[in-house]
Amino acid sequence: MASGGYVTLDQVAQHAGVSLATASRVLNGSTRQVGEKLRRRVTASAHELGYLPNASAQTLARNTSTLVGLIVHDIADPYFSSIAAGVARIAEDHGLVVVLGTTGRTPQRENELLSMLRAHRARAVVLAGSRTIDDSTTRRLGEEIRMFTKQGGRVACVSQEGLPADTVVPDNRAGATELAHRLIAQGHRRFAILAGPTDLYTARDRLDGFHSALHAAGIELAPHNVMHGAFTRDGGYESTRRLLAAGTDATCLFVVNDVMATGAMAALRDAGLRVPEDLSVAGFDDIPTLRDLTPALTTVRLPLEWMGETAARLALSEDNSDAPQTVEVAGEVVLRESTAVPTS
Amino acid sequence: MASGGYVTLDQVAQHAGVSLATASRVLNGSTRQVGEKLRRRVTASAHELGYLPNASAQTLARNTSTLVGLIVHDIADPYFSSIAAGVARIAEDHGLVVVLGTTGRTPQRENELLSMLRAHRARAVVLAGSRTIDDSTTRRLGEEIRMFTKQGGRVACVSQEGLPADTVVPDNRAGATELAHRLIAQGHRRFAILAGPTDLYTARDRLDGFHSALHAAGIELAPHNVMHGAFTRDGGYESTRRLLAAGTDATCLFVVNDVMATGAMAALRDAGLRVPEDLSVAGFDDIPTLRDLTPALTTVRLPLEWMGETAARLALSEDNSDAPQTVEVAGEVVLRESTAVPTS
DNA sequence: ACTCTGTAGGAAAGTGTTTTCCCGATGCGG
DNA sequence: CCGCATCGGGAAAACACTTTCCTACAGAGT
Repeated sequence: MASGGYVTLDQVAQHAGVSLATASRVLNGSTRQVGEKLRRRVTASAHELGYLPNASAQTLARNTSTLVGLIVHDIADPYFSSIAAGVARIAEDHGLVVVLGTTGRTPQRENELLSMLRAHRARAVVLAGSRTIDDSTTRRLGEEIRMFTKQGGRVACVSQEGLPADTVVPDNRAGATELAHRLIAQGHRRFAILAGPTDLYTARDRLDGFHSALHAAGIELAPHNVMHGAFTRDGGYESTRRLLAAGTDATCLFVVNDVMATGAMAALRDAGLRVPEDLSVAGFDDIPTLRDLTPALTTVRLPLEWMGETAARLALSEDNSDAPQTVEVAGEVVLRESTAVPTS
Repeated sequence: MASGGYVTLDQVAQHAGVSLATASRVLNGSTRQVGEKLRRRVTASAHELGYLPNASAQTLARNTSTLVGLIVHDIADPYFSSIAAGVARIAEDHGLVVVLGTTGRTPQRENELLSMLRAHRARAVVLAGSRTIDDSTTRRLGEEIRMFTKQGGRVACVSQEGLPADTVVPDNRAGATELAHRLIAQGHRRFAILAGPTDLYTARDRLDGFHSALHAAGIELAPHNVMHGAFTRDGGYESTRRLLAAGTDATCLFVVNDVMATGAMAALRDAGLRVPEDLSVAGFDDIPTLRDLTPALTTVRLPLEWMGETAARLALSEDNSDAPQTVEVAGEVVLRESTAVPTS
């Protein structure tokens, strides 16, 4: 309790009557052995004094920390919190601490957070989100990632290809294509799409996959049946309002993610339309928290928590092959009550 | 790039032709002034070399870090992720980094995480969760908290009273009481309750508040109409199954949190019962993500994100009065479609 | 002119670990 | 019985900063 409430290794060493070096060797038990007697004395003293190593000092001396970063857009979004849960689990298994950074969907903030983590000598970072088509921000982020890896850290991304890092990426295109096939098989011929932001790859890929399946089936998709909007619940609500205001003849509405689809269903309900009787609705992601919506949402299931785990594992693997690995995960179409055979 | 990819303050100082001290003073610009010329030279060199301060070294030298801890049971639970979002926002506003720890509802893990944060010299910690009636774990946690504050950190709790720390606590009892009044006013006389875990104060208080309101209104609550179970979606589902299996004459089911209520509604649906026609259902919390359930859930609204923000603000306030502050937040009853006038 | 004060800059002493040397003792084969 | 490697232990040098203390100097007051 001498200097401000801390007990240092020095004090432990003195209390045990050994040198600083010996105390250090006992209390993190690496490379070298220390005799049974002294070992006992040291552990006893450490326990008695309530010694707790100073993590910063250790990080400084070892030049490697026990921190692993996690960067998401918005932790309250269940998509990200599911991934976060997976990352947290793996980090914990490794005895590491996760540092949570939220960007609020500001690209520049990703860079700031990454350099903050670099300053902390974080061992690894999991970057969840989605790239936009803005090449310059992607390039800057890539640069930041390179600096991070240069300092001995590893980076893994979820759902963002094209960066110099390991990646776990859902096959958005194939998932959307498969979903389209199933909906066509159900009898739908006239579709509308809530396509999310125009500049987000995740949204674009899902749109493209769906669109190309329609095209292959000889189904036209009128431009006025494609609505862009924010990638959030409220974005879905608002996009739906616009779609309805403009008028649509679709029997099925594909929404590029579940969170937006939730807003869409709310908007349809508010507009007095029944799902699926008046309009079928399908989403993407299969967010666990949203599985209890009624009608239950037809969607493409992604193993979000597993994706977080996998990204964390990649980021923490010792594998030093510099070629970035990519793990592609397939989505599984889950037909539920929100889509039905069209009546008209 | 000399030693392993880092550029140190030393290198910046040499490059700028000044002393280490001067470089330090320029690059964190506190207490002392340094002349315009040198200041320019240093910043220029720092920029040119791509200098990034070593956070561990700074923490060590300053004996205070930029870390703030956040301890939750499960980040995938929307209750906690909402709180987390609030904490993250405030931490970010203060230029701090949040360290996320998840306990998986293991009390002991809270202590581990807290001491980990102590080892990192974290500035503050927000502890979200709920105390159980197990006094010994509470006492141990209190002890750990005291050690943390002794080292100059601050701790704020969400929803856990009786700890030596600032607290943001919803008035669970009053909220449940008010909810009961409203449901009674709606015409309900026979209730069932999914009461959650027996040992969790949050669950107990809500049960008690509801129960005492019934009692005051002269309404009996038969023991077989109170089901205990896990504080999760699946716990709600399973509790409901048991309730139905045992048979109930209730017209209204009060579930002590929204996440459980979600499971309850699913179980009722699976059992062919309609909400609210066959049975009204009410929850507690008003989880944002669950507001789009149908029928929309009658519940008691808690400003979760605000609670997280407030806890973070308390934990980061400079106010050094050692008397722990308590901020009590009232819940607001929100009647929605899941409860209706009973027909039988 | 001479002290006095305030200020800009640098040298060096922490900050709490880890780790590299170095040293003495012990065990062992030749 | 003597070198020789090994092994347990300690002194001290990093690690990358912050901060105290000291010095030189410029301007001001008498």
